[in-house]
Amino acid sequence: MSADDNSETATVDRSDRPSEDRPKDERYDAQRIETKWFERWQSDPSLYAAERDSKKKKYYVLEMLPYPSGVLHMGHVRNYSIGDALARYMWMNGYNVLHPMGWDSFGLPAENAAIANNTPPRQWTLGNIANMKAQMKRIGFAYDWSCEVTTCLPDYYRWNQWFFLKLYERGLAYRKKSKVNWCPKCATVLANEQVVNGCCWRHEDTLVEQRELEQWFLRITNYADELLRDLDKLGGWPEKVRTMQRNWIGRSEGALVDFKLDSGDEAPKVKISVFTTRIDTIYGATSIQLAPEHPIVAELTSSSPDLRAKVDQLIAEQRKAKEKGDIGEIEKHGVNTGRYAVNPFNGEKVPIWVANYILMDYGTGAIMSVPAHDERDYDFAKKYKLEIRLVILPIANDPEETIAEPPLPFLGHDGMLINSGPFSGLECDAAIKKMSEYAEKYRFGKATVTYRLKDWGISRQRYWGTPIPMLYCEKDGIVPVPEKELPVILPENIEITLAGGSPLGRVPEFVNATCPKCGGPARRETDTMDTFVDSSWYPYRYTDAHNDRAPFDKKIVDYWFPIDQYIGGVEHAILHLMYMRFWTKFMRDMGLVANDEPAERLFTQGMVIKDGAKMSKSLGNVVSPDEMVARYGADAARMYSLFAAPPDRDLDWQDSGIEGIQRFLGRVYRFIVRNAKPKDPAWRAAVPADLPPAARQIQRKLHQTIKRITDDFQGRWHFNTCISAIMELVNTLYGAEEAIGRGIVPMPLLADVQRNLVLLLAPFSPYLAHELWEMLGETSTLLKAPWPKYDPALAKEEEIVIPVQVNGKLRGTIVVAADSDEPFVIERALSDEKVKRFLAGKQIVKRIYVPGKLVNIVVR
RNA sequence: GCCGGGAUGGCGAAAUUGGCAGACGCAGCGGACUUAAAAUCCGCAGGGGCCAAAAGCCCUGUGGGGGUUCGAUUCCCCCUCCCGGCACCA
Repeated sequence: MSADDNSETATVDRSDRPSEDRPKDERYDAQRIETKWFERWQSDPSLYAAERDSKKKKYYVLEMLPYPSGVLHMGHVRNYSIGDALARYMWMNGYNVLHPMGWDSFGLPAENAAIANNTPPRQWTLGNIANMKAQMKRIGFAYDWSCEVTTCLPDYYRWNQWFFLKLYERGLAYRKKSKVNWCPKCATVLANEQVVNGCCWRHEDTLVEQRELEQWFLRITNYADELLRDLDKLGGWPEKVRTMQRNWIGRSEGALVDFKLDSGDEAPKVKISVFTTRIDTIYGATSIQLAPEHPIVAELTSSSPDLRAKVDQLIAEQRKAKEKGDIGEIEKHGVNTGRYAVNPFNGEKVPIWVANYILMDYGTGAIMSVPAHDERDYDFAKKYKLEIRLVILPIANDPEETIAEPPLPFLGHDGMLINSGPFSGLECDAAIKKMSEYAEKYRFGKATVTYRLKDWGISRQRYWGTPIPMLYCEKDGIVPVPEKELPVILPENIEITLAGGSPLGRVPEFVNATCPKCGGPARRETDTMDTFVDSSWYPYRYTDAHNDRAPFDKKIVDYWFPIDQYIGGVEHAILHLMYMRFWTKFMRDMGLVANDEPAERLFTQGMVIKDGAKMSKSLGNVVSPDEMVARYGADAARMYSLFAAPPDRDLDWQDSGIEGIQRFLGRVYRFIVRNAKPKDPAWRAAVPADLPPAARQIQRKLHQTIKRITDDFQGRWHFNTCISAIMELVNTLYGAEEAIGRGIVPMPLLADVQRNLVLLLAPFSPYLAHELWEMLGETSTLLKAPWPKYDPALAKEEEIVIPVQVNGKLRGTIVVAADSDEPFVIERALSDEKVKRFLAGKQIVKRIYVPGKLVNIVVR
């Protein structure tokens, strides 16, 4: 859409139009309208600014900030159209709205682009931001740009560093060895995404290796219990997200039990700690299974190269399965070490195996194998012909029917212990309690809780990220960078190449530093932070984006938080949202914020699909928002993205669909062009109470529409049906045009319905709504014009009330819609009981069944 | 594999509480307007059958199989396929 296009169409219009008969142009010209309002809005940067020190009720609506990949895609348009509609609705309801936008601008793609185009990551990133920001403005999203946040700039990331120091001070940041993907040809670390079928994405013939590196971790597991518990507070979050988070945290109660390594005559010293959720089955343990990477395995295999080789094979199998993501489906393999461990409950020696299905990063990396009562142990025992010993008998409802030989494995808790020494005869849950206490008393175990959740590894061996503010001094070891020296600036204009190692490691001015403790030479940490750190606290920064003394001011944050509505893709349901929740809790414990949770309500929208597949360059099915805006207008593009599917579902993009929306906007435009008569003396008069049927019908439809849309904004957010409802209203108006032409519809009602129609349209189609608002002679700002009020009396259908008799007795009244079938007496049709049920429980029953006939009724 | 979600006309979808399945829109067909086309306006339309056609009527239909119910797209059980997440894409 260039200026040339606009002037051209305008010229055609002028020559086309007999100016006498049709003083107004009836053609809906989206480009003309949108250019006009775009320019007006541009000239007032404070238009969408949140008020400071406002007496109004606050409303913080936030969409997940985008990664500046280059251009907006339709997923963005959809996400921001949802948020924008809500923000505009809240403005119209008199709230002080905070509606910010920013850029999650650190990350891998900038480095890949740097390698591909030889462009510095900063330049590439900032260029993309400028481009995408211009696109957002053109679409007309109502953001308060005065609090824009760009995470790759030092005024933001210095606070990442500050938070890291605070985490470190509190023991919540620590170093440990952890594995990374390593491509020997690139001589660099690869992201999971860069590993394809176990090989490097740049070198398809090169197997990716696993290397152990010292890395920084954040103790999110310290908050595991609270993160789990507080999910119950998040009533405004989708149930599915809460379920996923609950499962991700994966709390399980169980017990740790130490099996001593049997090492011949000497008193055994080495202990193998196993985690089990079923200590009650321990008398059925017939082997110990270790993860192949369990530290003790090295010792057990030290004397046998043959055994070592077999274990290495298991490691390889496990890694391959993990990469493929089907670790649960792995074909179970194991190897007997020939050594034994002692079951502390009965002193029995059980063989120690190493198995490829045991994971080092869950529990203790060691399990006791109870084939009779665990599915995986059962499969494994069958395969390797290990003993299967029954120690739980199911308890049947009828004691006579107790099954002596249940089908194996028997997994239920509804059982009774047998062959379990002094614990025989106990029921499972009682036994779990007793046996845990017993283990604790004799100091070989205890009841414990484990989580599936792992600590958060934030080290990235990459350039384009926040430098971790740590120093390594030969004398003083690990030394944090003093707070006053922040930010540790990421050096710019450095060469990003494929050649090995971390790019920062090759910048001596960066690496070489001075130890703040001893003043001697120190080496700077060259790893950068996971970009999820950036996005874990950005909503707080929006509220006080230019603060250079603190990440934000507590008073300001306390006013705006929690976020009233957070909106983003369902793909972030676990990681990002978990990290953000963790960060909030950590900041609360620091006294920086008052809220326990970041967001009151969450909405997860579905993906935008084209031709049944995710939009991607390789499939060539990418729809460009710019092209849509140029062809159909921004209003049509955003409205279609809301109309084509309910926002929480995936959306299948069809170009022809957007044409329909454009047509609809034209219908609205033309109706108002023809019927706006603000100069008419009756235009602003009160709507008469007594209306002819044709007018009454319009009024009823209007109020029904207001109700539907208002209700949806309150909860369900099915904007697709909201837009359908507006279409129905417009169809009703077109159907009544003859009556309007004959003056049957009084002018005050005609004015009222047009004003309300424009107000209803404002959240979805702001450009057109503003144009029409002006056309209706309104001088107030549409952005903050009051949202239409629903009048139930005016929405009500005409009804006939009739008594309900059942078996001759009056049971209540039914109200039948006047336009439905004739009234119906239920007497002979339904049983007394049925009618009673209908009348008792529910207020409204739309239809009830009677043999051979369905009637519409409303029970009062 | 595990966790979460989904499947309804030719297509996107609707049915808010278990009550007339397919609102609204796209594509299609027919009509009006036009010299014509575009645009616009009006109408028809799940599938099948009875019928030359229409009106009307009948059968059938919400991924597949089973169940609960007077009644199921909706609730329960089992299955198939598709999508998201699985901790270094963001």
